[in-house]
Amino acid sequence: MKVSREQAALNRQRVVEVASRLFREKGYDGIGVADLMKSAGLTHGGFYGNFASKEDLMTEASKLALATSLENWRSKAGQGKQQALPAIIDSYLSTRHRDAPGGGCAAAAMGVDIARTLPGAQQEFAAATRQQFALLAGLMPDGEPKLQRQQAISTFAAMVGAMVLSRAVGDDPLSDDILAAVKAQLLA
Amino acid sequence: MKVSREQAALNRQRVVEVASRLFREKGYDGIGVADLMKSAGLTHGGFYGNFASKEDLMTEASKLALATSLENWRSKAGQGKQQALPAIIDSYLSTRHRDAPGGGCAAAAMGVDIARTLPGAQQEFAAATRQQFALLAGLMPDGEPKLQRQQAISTFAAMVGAMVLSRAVGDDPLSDDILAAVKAQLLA
DNA sequence: ATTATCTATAGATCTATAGATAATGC
DNA sequence: ATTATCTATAGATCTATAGATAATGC
Repeated sequence: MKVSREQAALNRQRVVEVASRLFREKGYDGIGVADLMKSAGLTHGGFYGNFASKEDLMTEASKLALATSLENWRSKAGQGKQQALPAIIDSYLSTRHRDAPGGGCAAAAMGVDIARTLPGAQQEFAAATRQQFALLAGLMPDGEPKLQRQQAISTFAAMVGAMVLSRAVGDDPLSDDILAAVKAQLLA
Repeated sequence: MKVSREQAALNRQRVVEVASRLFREKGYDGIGVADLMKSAGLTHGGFYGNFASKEDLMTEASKLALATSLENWRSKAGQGKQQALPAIIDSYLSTRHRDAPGGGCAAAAMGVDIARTLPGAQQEFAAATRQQFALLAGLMPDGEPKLQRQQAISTFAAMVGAMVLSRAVGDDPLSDDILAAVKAQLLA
């Protein structure tokens, strides 16, 4: 019932990955430590050897989700500055993204939970969001850096808001309308 | 320990009002039925005489929050078409609103909870959101109705996203930056 | 007599901890 | 010998219900 040091590190990583998905899908209070550990193939007693608390895991899980998003954007930005912005917007405002919150944007899926006083996660969130703004600003049409940053912030805000709204209306046809309208506006 | 029919109706209404505030502040899973009733000045056993379930209360609470927002916008719109849009945007993207989620926008505070399969609340949310889009569209600079609607949706999405982001970064100075940037962009 | 509200509790679930177990790594 | 994981449980909290109580409204 024990496992190698290496395997233990992999197990820990798997718990963070599973938490990153399930917190996004069900919310911080929507999934318990026991079920999280079970989803990672472990028993829940082993949790507290790896994490100080559930909040501690939330911080690591949101950090992972944020880093993954940023990595995804960086790879799109690397393919050519011209098509990068449309590529990011298209994939973000897709029905595929809307219907798979567990693997999607951390801001849209965990932002509200993080806002409800999880101080560690808030710091990670601020740092990651700064980097996303900087990356987006670099993809904006040439102009004053200050204006580029303003456009980057507004663009990301519109994306996050569109995702929250399109998910909250459920299966109403308005859901697709929201994604299409914001996509059209941002690409205009 | 009993109360008049009239007083009972007021008590019920107060539970919905308190729930509307506390669900926005703490999230659907962040506050229990017993604490909700206590905040309304009642004991928790009385809850199930008035509501079929906690989910049922969530539907009523979000409906109230959405209707209150819409009423607020309508009163601003009635004061003159010219200043209405700036007035709505200014008050929405204020630090006052950011720091008081319990009385603020339902989409920003409860949207993610509603998205996590509360079907009754999703329908209410879709209906209210349609009305908000229609109201905003009417305040857009003249042009094709289709374009006005697109602008209305994008504007509201940017507002909701800005609020979610500015709350999630905690007390980081970035929080004010986000509000200011989106405000400047939308009023440009 | 009806009913709005109360007390009390059932049964489930949650975070966190204690102590046992057994395989790794010195 | 160390330690990663397991079983078991403490103690708190959650939704929901049952039955008592007492004031309203016929």
